Amino acid sequence: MSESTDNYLKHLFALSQNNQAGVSTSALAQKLDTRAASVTGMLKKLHRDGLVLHTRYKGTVLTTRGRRIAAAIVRRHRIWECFLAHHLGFAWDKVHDMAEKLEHVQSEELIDRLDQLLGFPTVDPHGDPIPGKDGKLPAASGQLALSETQAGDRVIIRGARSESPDFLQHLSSIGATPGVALWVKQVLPFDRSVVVRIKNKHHTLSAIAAAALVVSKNRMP
Amino acid sequence: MSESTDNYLKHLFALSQNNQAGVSTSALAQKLDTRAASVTGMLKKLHRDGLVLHTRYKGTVLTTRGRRIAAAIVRRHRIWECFLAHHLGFAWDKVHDMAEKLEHVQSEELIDRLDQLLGFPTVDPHGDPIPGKDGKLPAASGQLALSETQAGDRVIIRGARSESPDFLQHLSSIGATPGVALWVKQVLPFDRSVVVRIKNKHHTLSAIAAAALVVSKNRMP
DNA sequence: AATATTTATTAGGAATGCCTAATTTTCGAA
DNA sequence: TTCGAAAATTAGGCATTCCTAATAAATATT
Repeated sequence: MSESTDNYLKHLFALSQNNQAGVSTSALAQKLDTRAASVTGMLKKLHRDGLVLHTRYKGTVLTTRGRRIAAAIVRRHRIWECFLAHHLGFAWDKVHDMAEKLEHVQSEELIDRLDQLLGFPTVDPHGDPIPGKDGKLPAASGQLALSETQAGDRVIIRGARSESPDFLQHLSSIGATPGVALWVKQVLPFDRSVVVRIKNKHHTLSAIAAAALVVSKNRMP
Repeated sequence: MSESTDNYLKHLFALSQNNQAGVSTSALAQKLDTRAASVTGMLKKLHRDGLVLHTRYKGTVLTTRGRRIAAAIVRRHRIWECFLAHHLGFAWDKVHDMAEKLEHVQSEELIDRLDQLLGFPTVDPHGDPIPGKDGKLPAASGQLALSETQAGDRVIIRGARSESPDFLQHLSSIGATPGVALWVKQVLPFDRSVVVRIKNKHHTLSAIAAAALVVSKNRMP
């Protein structure tokens, strides 16, 4: 397992949180800061090795084994972030890059002891949940519905508590897709509609829509 | 700078401590667990990059720049070993392999903060000295003459305080070469001769010889 | 000194993981 | 539904870093 493989799995894991469907080659290429052609090549290898299921021109999903490994990487990353912030006093915006390197050190016992030293944290310094040893994410504590936010909040869209194509399509049309930042400008008192700003444009979401839009106040790993 | 380069420099640094002359390709290959042919190739690259001086069929020495980088790697390695042992409670024989990975994480600030957290240690859990930020090794505190040891000690041969070919050749003939382990079985009271065991064979060294044989109670990085 | 042995080097090749350019597939819009 | 743009893939290369086999240089032995 190379560091490259680690990074592919890690980003696939993150992108899978939002996309229920397979992850697109270009989305992955963007996250990894490589070219789509390189990604295609690597996905073939990961498929061959049983870490992902990749269908030509369709998309990629992690296998159970791939997801287990990815979760372990994210766990390492976030535990290291905790250590860097809590024990070495680094600012939260500095810890990511260092954890990016440290996460590749493979030693279960090392992470377990760090975990213990830190008092078994469940979220990293950004508030993102730390996967357990079993690979399960603790109930995403950072996530909440848009309807639970207040004017002035700046949140990241995580997903939607609805499968309705109409709803999802509407969200899409206003640019409200997972990963996108959103500012809560106003919550109208009379019907609890929420006025938000997405990429410099304002939109109004009904209370019903706001209740179905899942956001978080944190950024992803 | 790749991890491979790091490892070449680190081992060249360690081998240079004993060998005043250049390091041989085969010695380096053995330490790195690769083939001599691969080492030759890499040495060419390191030479091209100004990190070593390599003379065909003769040997290799680090340049000032190469030595500075190597010292930084050893510093990282040993500071991580301290952390693993003191803060995470790992046994001294477990820390090496983990530090082997952690040493490649390049962040001066990370190491400095760890150094501070540890109280600026000068030796690692094996007693080996930690290079300072300037790349200088503190006076190798772990080293002593064989004549200063006691029956029962288990030490590693580090070198000899003599250039006498006869002496060095004799040491060589009994297998007493740098890096080799040696057990002190007895110190004869009447003439202070030292009876040692090397690789299951017993040998007796005169007090004069024992005073010239430098050993340490630690092992190298 | 001539030969045998050890040590080091060159030659040629494989796996990773990235790139650009060209091609194929998919999908949305006219 | 056909056409053009976007997305994905293949083809062909390049740099690392390792390998084995063959050769060359240095050292040891007789």
